[in-house]
Amino acid sequence: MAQKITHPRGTADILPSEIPAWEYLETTARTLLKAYGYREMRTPVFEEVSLFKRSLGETTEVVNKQLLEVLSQRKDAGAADADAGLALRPEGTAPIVRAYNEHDMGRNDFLSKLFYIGPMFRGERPQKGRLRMFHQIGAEAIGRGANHPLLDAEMIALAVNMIKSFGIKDFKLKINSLGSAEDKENFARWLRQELKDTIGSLSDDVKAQYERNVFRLLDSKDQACRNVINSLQIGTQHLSEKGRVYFEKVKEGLDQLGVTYEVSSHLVRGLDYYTHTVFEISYAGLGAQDAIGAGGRYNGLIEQLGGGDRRFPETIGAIGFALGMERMLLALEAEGKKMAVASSIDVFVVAAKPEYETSAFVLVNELRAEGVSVDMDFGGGRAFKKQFEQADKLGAKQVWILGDEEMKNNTVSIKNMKTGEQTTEERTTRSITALVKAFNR
RNA sequence: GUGGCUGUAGAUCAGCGGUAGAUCCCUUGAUUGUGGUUCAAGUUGUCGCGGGUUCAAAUCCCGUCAGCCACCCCA
Repeated sequence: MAQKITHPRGTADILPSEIPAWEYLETTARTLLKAYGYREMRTPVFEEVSLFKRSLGETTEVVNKQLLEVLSQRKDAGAADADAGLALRPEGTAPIVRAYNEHDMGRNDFLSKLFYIGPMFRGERPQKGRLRMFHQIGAEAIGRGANHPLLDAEMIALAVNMIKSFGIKDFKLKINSLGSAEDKENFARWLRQELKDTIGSLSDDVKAQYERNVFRLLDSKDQACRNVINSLQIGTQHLSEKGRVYFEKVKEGLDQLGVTYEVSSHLVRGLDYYTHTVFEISYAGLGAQDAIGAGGRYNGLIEQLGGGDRRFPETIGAIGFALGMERMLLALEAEGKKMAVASSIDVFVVAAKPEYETSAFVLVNELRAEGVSVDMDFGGGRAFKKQFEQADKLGAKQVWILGDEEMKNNTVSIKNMKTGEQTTEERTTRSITALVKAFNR
């Protein structure tokens, strides 16, 4: 036998038995998103590398090390630009903003409420809840009408309600505000200044973070670093008056909606584009990868990617979040929710003799025309018993039998697989329609 | 990218120097027009891959690939 080829590292086959759980997540999410006024959008799974560099930040690990590049020969074609080339999307926000700008969606819509469901790709080392190809459900609200703090509250509530509607209970919501782009810059400068003297005594990892992205130090797992950070007594002092008022309004909105949250001044997000409100929903018990959803405001990104209203570029606001679908499933599993419902068919048609197969074949298709899910054995005249086993394996609710008597009298025997009852009915178009009607009741 | 642990039938795992095992699944039969239960019999396999040590390796050693866990990163 030839060598078996296996799936690429960090990917997973989603087998038929697992599909019901995925469908459940998707349909539940779609229903809820619709209730909040969101419309689905689908963008390519790969984009220009420069899109991610400009949006996520040149120094973030996601862009630096985890981008999976495709069609890199574009570079060899003589492009001088080092960013030329395509990469599989590592997240969904940048492509949505790119498309929003490209189609000038802000021209027609005061507020664009968009959502996506699909695969994302990051070249990370696989671990529990961390794959190289994973799936996210994300929502983005973009436009001149996306600047209201109550929209932040609504977005957070949507994320929370979605997780609840999946049936996940034991999660925790943390929120924080990074302030405007300017506040954020001042805060970073202040942080670097404060840590300047102590950073030398800390670990190499911490030093690297200090250089790359100081904010990461706020939620560092390094104990020595935590001690230093805690001693700084970080609150909301880095926010401007405007930023503080905005954050208060967001919290008020959440209070009004009855959403419970914890304000954590140490909460930061890894991607550069976030400003103002940021939030994270975690589920204890998933191990190190416990964030099941996260998001925040990214007001500057639209303009940064060349979009926005030229007259009032700063008036375009944006906020969004993404939920990790595999992590949702892990959380559901941790809560003991089993969703591996074996899919079953309604009817299985059994032909007692090979010469009745064609009649069975016709009957199967007549039933399908009536909207019944039905199948038959294509084993080429396998034993009667085998066909019944097949029917049982497929979870058929009824078995329709074509045997000598039935063929002679143009009838069909119908066995209810649950009760074992069996009746013989006429086999005409009219009676079949009636039988299907009775079945559906 | 770094470190630790683990790779044995389709699945879950035992065996840990002497030539491959359990349970479930699967196949056949008891029942030649009746499944799910029961009983009987049977097949599970380059012991992840490559190399080394040894009379002898699934077992010990090295490398490699993959999985898991943590760091890192993040959904």
